[in-house]
Amino acid sequence: MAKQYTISQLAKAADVATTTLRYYERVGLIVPEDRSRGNYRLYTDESLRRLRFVRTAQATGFTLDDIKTLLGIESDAPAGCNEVQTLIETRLAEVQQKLRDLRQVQRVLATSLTKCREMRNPASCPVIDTLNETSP
Amino acid sequence: MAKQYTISQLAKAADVATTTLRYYERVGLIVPEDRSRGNYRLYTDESLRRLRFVRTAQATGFTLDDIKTLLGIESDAPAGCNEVQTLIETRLAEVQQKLRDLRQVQRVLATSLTKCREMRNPASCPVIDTLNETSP
DNA sequence: ATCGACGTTGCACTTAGGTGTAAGGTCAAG
DNA sequence: CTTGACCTTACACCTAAGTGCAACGTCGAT
Repeated sequence: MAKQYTISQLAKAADVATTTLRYYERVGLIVPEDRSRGNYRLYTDESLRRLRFVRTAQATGFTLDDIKTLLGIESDAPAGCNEVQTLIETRLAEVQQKLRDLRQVQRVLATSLTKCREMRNPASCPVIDTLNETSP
Repeated sequence: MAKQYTISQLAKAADVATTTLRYYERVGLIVPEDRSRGNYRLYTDESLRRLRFVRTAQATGFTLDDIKTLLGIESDAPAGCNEVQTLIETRLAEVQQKLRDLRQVQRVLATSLTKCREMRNPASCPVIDTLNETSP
């Protein structure tokens, strides 16, 4: 038990570049638990779990700074549940706004594309018009 | 007719910063049609139309480089309709992928939030678990 | 003629999340 | 004991879309 990982082993286990791991250490996100005699970084499974969490949270759109808060790093309180909840609420609202925006964008693009395909003479694309017709 | 705009007039007309307009000129996106005696940039309505197009296209998620292609700048062909169509198709596919991703993210966040709210003792947030349960 | 608002240039800096490089140290196998 | 794979550090650089600043020129009104 208490398996140890060198940087490249951990990198492989989570499908991340070693340079990224050094970067995460620089910004204080994942600091190796130990160092070997030869000053090699040594990580444990705890780091692996944190790392997976980081990647998932990142895929969910959280910034590394958000994730630091989620992980309770640099937070005065150990893991302030309220703070976490606020972060999620904020992020959820952002995601929902983004979804609305993208649906609108999707409509505009689809319309442009339809017009573009109807138009079989290649002089004067109707694209610019379609984009311009859509008032911000 | 043939109204002229100084940089700040154009900026105001399209609700853009003057610095942004100088930047757009630097990257070859919108170059003023003329200069005054005192070397002031002078734009026409054509620039205003281009500028509005740029902002709309940008809001649609195109990069400034894409927009240069859309506008036929730095393109060998004058306005390659095929190229434009390809660009739109690509962007539409990206948008649709992004929509799928965000819907998934929305589900995860909503689930986290529900659990977070059910949990009325503030020790041990279930957030990390929820995020971790979601395999990529 | 001088004031203030506006314009010009060039150059450096910003954010986020890394990537690249040089110069060197460590480790296991043959 | 050397070779090759791996590791270390510090530092610079990358993208995108701008922003900020210094130092200086211009314009219209008073």
